[in-house]
Amino acid sequence: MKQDSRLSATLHVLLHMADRGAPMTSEELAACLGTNPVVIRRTMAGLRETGLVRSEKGHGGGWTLARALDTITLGDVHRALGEPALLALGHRSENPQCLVEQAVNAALGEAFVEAEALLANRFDRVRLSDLAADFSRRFDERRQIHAKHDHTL
Amino acid sequence: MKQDSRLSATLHVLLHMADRGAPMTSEELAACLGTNPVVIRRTMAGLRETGLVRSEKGHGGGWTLARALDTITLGDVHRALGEPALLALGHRSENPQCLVEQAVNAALGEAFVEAEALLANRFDRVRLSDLAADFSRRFDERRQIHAKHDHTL
DNA sequence: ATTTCATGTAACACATAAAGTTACATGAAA
DNA sequence: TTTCATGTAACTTTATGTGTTACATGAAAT
Repeated sequence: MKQDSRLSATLHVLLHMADRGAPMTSEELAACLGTNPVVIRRTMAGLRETGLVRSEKGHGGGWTLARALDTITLGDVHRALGEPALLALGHRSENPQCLVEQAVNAALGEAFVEAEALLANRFDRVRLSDLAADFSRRFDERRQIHAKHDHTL
Repeated sequence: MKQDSRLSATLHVLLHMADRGAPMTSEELAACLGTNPVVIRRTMAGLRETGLVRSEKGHGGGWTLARALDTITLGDVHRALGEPALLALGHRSENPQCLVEQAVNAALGEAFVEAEALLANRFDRVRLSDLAADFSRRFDERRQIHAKHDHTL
């Protein structure tokens, strides 16, 4: 099953935006991910509608965070992306007539619901500020090893 | 994300085989799922290699369970299918240089590992006999409602 | 005003993987 | 030797994330 990396990519982009503090263009953000600017605009569209980010056209324009890092959870971002499916496994058919399939759905469904709840729960508990803090920790760690430093990534 | 329903389909098929007690052809099994016989053979190939089922050619041939229902777990079936990915979400890249992406991977990865462990754990705990018992319960329940009965599904 | 820069969006092409289909070889029983 | 069933390759179909091109819209700089 091919995996959906939009959540991962979007978190990456949001942290870069926070780190910058000034508007970043789709082109700059695309460079962070090694992808195309249109992919950025397309993905960010949902976040803009949800009020997580703002976009400005023209000179000095680009993307900025609309809320503080500690008020945005991974769950917020996931929902803003349209709540893509968390699990790669699914039922062969919902509401089957066949009793065998009903039993299969019941057994698998229980596991699916639990796993989805676990993920949703975690996503709602982790905030972007937590990721930023982890980034800072890694940054300081690296700076201790090398003598040089460059907060631009 | 398109979901993988092979585990669901295979469990369905295995329970029908157990219910029958005699070899079932790919065509019969395909009819249970409303699909093509070749899809059945292709999917069951992994189970045969793992020793969960046997297949016989020619007259009176078909597919039979090679082990008792209470010795086969959902995990066994999942592994026999080649351990398809459980989660639809993934990292944008493994082992990234970018510290931001490392922080993202760390946060998401923790959630991913937990969810996968939960599913794997459940799969290893649930046996086909559990599903068969649930099927029987549903069957009896339906028989109480309707007066008629037909154990062929 | 005009140019430049940036987003907004449509309309494609591309990649991957599950699922479905056709065709035919292999082998076992009638 | 005919019939039935699996074994398997090769192809098509479908769905979806991803990438690309093209162009309209609008805001700031000149």
